[in-house]
Amino acid sequence: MTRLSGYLLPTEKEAPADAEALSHKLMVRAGLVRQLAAGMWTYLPAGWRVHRKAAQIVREEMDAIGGQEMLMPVLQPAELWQRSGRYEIDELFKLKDRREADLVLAMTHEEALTFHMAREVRSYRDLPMILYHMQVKERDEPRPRAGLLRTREFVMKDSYSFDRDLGGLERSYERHVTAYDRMFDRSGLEWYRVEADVGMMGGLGGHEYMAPCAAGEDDVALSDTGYAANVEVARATAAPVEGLPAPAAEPQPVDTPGATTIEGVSGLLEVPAGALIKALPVMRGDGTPLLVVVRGDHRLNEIKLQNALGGPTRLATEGEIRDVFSAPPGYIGPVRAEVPVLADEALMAMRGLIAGANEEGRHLRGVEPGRDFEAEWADIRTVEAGDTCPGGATIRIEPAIEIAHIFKLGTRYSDPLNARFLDEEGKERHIWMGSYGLGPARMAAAAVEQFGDEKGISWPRSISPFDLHLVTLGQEGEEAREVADRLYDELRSLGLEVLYDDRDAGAGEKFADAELLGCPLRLTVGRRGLEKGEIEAQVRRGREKRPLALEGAATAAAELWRELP
RNA sequence: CGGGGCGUGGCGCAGUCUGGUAGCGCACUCGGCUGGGGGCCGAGCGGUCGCUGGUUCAAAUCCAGUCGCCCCGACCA
Repeated sequence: MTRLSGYLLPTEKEAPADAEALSHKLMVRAGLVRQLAAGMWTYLPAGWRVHRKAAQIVREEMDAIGGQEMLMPVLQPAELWQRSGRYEIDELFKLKDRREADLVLAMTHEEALTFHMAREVRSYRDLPMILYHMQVKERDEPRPRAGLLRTREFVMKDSYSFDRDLGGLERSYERHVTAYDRMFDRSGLEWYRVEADVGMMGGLGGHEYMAPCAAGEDDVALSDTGYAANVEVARATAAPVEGLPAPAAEPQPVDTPGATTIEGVSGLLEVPAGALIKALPVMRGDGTPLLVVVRGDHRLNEIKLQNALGGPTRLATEGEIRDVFSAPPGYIGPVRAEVPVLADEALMAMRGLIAGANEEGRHLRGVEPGRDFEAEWADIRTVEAGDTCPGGATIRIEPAIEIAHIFKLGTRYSDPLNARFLDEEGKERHIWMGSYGLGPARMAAAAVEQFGDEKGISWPRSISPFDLHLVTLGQEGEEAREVADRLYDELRSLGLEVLYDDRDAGAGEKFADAELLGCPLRLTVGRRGLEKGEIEAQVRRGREKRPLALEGAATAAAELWRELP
């Protein structure tokens, strides 16, 4: 029984003053969610229905690849995390119990499940295995934001695969790709599977599932040949620089007083920014200096740099630039540099470039990488719109929400937590693991972002809080009320989930609330239609209205509903 | 962590500069009208002005501290 007169659906005319993202505004306005504190959100009944529907799709597809659902605690002993090496992560909530024992609130469940599998798996005969749960995750985010898009507590479906070797892991991974592709197809979202950074912890590869939308926190590089990668790792051929100066037989000094930035130098010398060499002095983790150079119009990609070097770097301080790099800040360059040089591949084979001369107020023209300085080469820049993808098509960049992340862990956790088994030869081996996360709340928020309009939300059928929104404009005792009551029962007996707006409210208010909540199909029963023997159907997406004959209206509505996205 | 902004009934805001009876719209309650796009009339309920301390005869307003929330950036196994 879902009659709006007795249902907690507190809609608001105005969005919270501090909301920016569309999904934040609309989910609050539609009465789906309410904020408790920064990054902490309550799901009201209709909002929780959406979450449950998304979760159910995920559950069905996980079960379809042989996943076994279970449940693990959020509250965990610190010791497990100390053993895995993740105890020092800033985002990890740490606390003590009354006996002063150290505990944590889990941000994912690799430690817990690996702990169990280390005890339960003895033999290769116990493998492979896929286990999953849907459980709250806790993360002390530096900055929660945008409603449900980045919260400190959220439900995640996390699954873990356990295999005897890399080949097994690859197979388990592929099964997850299949399941995830199906989940997101079923969800009605627009989505991409993209190559993702595996971070320092992964190492064996991974993918992210991204839902493009304006409020997205990540940028995705896409092309018409199907190339799709997070810009953190995307690779592409740089667009050539137009208007390069002529090459020179050797570097020529040129006075550039006061020009310490790319804009300053390119303006002064009247050359495009791409004709310059941007030099970034960095210090490696072991304290050794490195001069990183990229094309003047390109941006250094710190993740790629970190992956290329196998460790993090930081920008050198002004003092270090003078002392270690022996150059005045603003005039550093790779020619006759006193430190090793790492150059971005986009600079390869370029001629006639301009670089800092390592002297105050002076640059060099006609620089050629390879001829005028030696360097290690690597792909360390961020790709840009207009670059060319490996398939030969033009790259475009779109913002997107990360709705899922899957990757191959290898023995990252089975090693420190001693999850091993005996193979056929009686040899002890580490279990190969994969981990696969997915946020149902982000699926919901992404759907709001992708399909919301000026009137409100427009849910895909599969995750809408209700299938149908039935509005009666009749008062108690009037025909339009009795017909709607009857229709409500008929629709439900056809297996549809119906929200019945039986409130004593004006037509405008009911219509506005229905469009705000965004069920895919709205049915209106009013005197005006009944006089013609009709009720009105409105498809939310597009808001097109059409009459349905009163006779057989429930069946006709059900058929119409089945055709909706 | 760096930068910016905001805390006044449930929501959205004014009042703060220039100290002196806390106000508006929406929502809510009651009565009446209306009944196909947030309708109308009337009468009401509801606020320690985030918190603590200070200045003052007097503080939403001035000062200090503190807490909370939002945005941009950094960060995001």
